[in-house]
Amino acid sequence: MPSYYPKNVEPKWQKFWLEHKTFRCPDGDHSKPKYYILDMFPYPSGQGLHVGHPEGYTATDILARYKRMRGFNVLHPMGWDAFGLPAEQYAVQTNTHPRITTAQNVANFRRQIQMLGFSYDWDREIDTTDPKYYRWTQWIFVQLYNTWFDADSKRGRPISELPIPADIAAKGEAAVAEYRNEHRLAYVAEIPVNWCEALGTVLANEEVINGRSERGNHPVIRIPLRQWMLRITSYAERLLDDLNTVDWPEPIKEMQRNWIGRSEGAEVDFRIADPNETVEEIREWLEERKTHGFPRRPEEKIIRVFTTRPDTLYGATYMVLSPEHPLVDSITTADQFVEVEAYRRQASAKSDMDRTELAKEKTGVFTGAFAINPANGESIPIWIADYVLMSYGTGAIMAVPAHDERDYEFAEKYDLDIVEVVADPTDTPALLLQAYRWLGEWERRREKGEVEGYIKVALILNAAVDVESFLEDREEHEGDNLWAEVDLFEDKDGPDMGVAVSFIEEDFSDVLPIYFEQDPDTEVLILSFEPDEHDHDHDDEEFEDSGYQELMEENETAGLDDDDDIPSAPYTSEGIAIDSGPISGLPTRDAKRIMISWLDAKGLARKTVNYKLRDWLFSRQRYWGEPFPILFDESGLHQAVPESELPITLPDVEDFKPTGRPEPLLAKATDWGVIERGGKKYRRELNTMPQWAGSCWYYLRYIDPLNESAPWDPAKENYWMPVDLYVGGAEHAVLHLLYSRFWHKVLFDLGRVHSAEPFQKLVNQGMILGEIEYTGFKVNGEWVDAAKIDISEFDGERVKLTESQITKTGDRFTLIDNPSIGIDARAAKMSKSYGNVINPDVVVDEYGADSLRMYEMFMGPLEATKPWSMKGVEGVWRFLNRVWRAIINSDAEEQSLVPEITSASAPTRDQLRMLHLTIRGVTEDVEGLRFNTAISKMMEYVNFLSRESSRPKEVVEPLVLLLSPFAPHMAEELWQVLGHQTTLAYEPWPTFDPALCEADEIEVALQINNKVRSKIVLPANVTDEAILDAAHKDEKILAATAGKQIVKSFVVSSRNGKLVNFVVKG
RNA sequence: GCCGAAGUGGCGGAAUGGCAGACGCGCCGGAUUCAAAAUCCGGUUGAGGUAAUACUCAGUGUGGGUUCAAGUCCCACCUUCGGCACCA
Repeated sequence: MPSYYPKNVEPKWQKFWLEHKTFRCPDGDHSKPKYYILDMFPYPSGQGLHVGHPEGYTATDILARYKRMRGFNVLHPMGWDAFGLPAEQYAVQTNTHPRITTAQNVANFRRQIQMLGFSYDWDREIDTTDPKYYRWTQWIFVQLYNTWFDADSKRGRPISELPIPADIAAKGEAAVAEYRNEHRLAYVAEIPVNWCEALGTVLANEEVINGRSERGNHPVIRIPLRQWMLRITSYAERLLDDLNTVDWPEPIKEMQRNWIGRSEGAEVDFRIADPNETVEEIREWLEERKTHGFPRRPEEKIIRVFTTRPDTLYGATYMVLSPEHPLVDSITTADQFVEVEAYRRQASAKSDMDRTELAKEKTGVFTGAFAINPANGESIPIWIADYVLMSYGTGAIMAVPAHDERDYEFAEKYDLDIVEVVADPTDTPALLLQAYRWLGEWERRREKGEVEGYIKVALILNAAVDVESFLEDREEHEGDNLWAEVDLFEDKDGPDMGVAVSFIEEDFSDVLPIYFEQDPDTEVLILSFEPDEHDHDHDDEEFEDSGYQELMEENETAGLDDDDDIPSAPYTSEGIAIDSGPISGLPTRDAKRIMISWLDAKGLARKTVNYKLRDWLFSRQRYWGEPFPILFDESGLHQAVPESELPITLPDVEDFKPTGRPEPLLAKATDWGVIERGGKKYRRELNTMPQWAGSCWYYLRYIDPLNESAPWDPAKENYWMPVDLYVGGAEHAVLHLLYSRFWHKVLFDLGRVHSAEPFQKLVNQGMILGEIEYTGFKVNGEWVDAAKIDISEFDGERVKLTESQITKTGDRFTLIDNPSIGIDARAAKMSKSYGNVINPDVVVDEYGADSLRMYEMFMGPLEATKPWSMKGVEGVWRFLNRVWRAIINSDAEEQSLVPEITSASAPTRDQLRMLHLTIRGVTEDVEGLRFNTAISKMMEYVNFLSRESSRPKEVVEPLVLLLSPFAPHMAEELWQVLGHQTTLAYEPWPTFDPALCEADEIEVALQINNKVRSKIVLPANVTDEAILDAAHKDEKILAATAGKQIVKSFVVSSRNGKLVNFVVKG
């Protein structure tokens, strides 16, 4: 076989590798450095491999092969994430056991993957549906079940170490068990699920579209069901913090951070106003709070809210409770009862989807009750609305319509008060803000008793400040007590304008310097100060001394809502607090802090951290998943089955049709579901685990896949972990990666693994799109310009066009014979329905696995999204042919080398230089995962070699080694023909000599004002002075600079060469 | 709406702040061939210019800025793609 024919070469080597176990990963030998390189294992679907799979697999395979040649022990395994919905849906339709479908699909995937020549250690293949595997998935669940999170040490600890409070212990066994259950990382809760009556089954979120089932379009409602939950929220902080310790793409980290959604803020308690309460009672409560501080759980009649903007508390003009909030019942007044109940019913009937759909218009109902704003003592109405979610924060908010989009919208609709308490610093002249800061600071100092009295200050307006707008602002604040004492004056000697503000003061000397650091446009002058008995109406002492009712009355007259200036849109950014008592004048950041400590001192608020992350709903009402190793006794109390009984294997059932009731499919296995032990009856947990379970820890099982006595051997874990490189699609950026990190951390706390993070480096491969398609649009047989229609809505005729029918006109594509008709050019996601899916089998059949591998790497950067091109595959196929022909004699009958390859003649200096440049380039690119440029460097080298009439083995064999990770079949074949008896998989990777990379002469570009005007060739070792000297003498430079002045000159050395730039004037 | 990524020839894409367009595809021309495929050689950003070589100017989504020098750094904006969904 003289010419390159992959079908002869590839199966031969695949068989060789399998038979010789070439890639078996050494287990006992821990003397060499290790490299654990992991692919996200696939779900073996019925469709078989997609060209997206081999992209990541090829990348990791190249690196695995490269690392082996660099002397590493490489762990590079593959397995199957084989539990899941599609196999079960197929079972429902055909009554084929998912085990059978799964086995078929796995066999097909394995065949396809092996046909691509990946160097996996097939002795480590795992399958999440294998009881020998899921035995340990169940085992890990038991570990989670038997662990509680100790908030003090911030780590998981055995449940046996959970301290039991005396009052619980006193209540007896059952109470203690319940207390423990409340603290386990795996716990039971009632959680709403998507129940579809018509299909008789519970649906996953992705099976529900617009509140109806994906299949059949039946209505779906939310009903509560008993579910297993995992307490991932306890680990939120560590999951967030430890992102800083791993080498992952920043966008992925960012997505995880957003998902965890840490927000700092405060919990603030609002007291529900009760007209029957006396001032004395309220005083007592305030006193109580002041002494004992903010309680862990609020008392009755207290609404606790979470806010990220405690600085806007003065602007909280109403409250909103989630419709599910437990306090709604008790606070709703008789005349609002009917309306509130109706709203709650309506809200609960809606699925999340529906809520979101209808969310365009905010709705809500007044409860009839009022609460007291703890900052200003104002009485504000309490509403319920479904835009407030019970699952986030405390299920209640203080609404600040002036500074929150949703609150604003709601307030507008229901005509609630809007009070501005944050000023936009870009809208207000700097000077005004300056004054506010002054006032705020002064207030605080005065409050602390550090200063007394009033001061009068002057703020000098620089001429650059817009005086007009400043005056306007001043006008607006005329009624504001802070500005009551402002006087304007003009500086006699200049254009400066001044403002005088009266303040309270006694000794200002220690305050002053702070402010000189500020905006250079403004200056602060002290004009005078006068101890004064000014009637200042900012007195929060008054708030504490009076009861709420008194305050309420006061506010009716002196209230804050006398400001009719309602903004047209909420200002949601940070700014400067205004009209906010002790925090007035402070920038948001400080305002938050001061507000919290102010209220904290009164026991009315506390700084808290909230996470968007919710506990992980861990049970499914499906068949094809891991059974829970849990038993319920007759009283309904749960316990884990003993480790010795694992695995709890999946029972066979008669059929896979839904139960018709919202209960798990395993209820059909009636014999299996009930067991007897010691004369007592137990029920098994009938839910199964979600697909995430098996994939949460598979990387650990690869380390020791056959171990029957433990999930893995600690010594092996210690050697191999963590994973050095993990490659997979970005679709797993959040969930899979977050869930495995969570499990890993629990295992870490329990001392089962030694690293806090499982995946040291993560790389996301990009998506591969279908071929680019050009589409023209016709209405009634007439072409229409693509720019004039909405392509996604277009329902006329779509015409697929070939490249010969189109041209580029300006910056868009048009018909070649009518440039006014724009057409659409895009690459679409591969999808079966769109019919643009590329099947790897077909590509391998036509071009071979090496070409497929090479093309996928040559397409572009690994992380990028890029369109497929069959022509591109052909391009790399032609390259492989060139390599072949450069080495193997295509004219000969027998396989033999081309006559150009000799061991007789020595390589030329030029050949060596090209070789070493190539080795350097390819090595660096492989290390940096830049496979596309690595390939182009090999192409350049092959183009060079092909032209050489003599090709000494010394410059050919390294090429074969460089190529081998990319096109391993061909490389092995060439290696053999070159006279080697063994596989090249463990040959040392070629090294380069930097000295040989250097050329004797270099070309120096000569620039004048950054334009290349000439080029000169100089010896490689030339000095900068000599270069400059030669440049000055260059004819073209002399001509171009004649009569002009060279102002400056630069000599630059870069990796690409050297250049000179003359800056010339005149 | 929010978050993230990306905009460079006809296409995929290269370019530690230093000669934009490497490498590949496509196209054009040539060689080889009875012919075709394959292969090999040359050309291929645009505009001007020349018999031709030369040469000149413009050019990395748009507008500003920093710098001797910007595809690359900074600011604002536009477009496309991906993800999220009332998160207080």
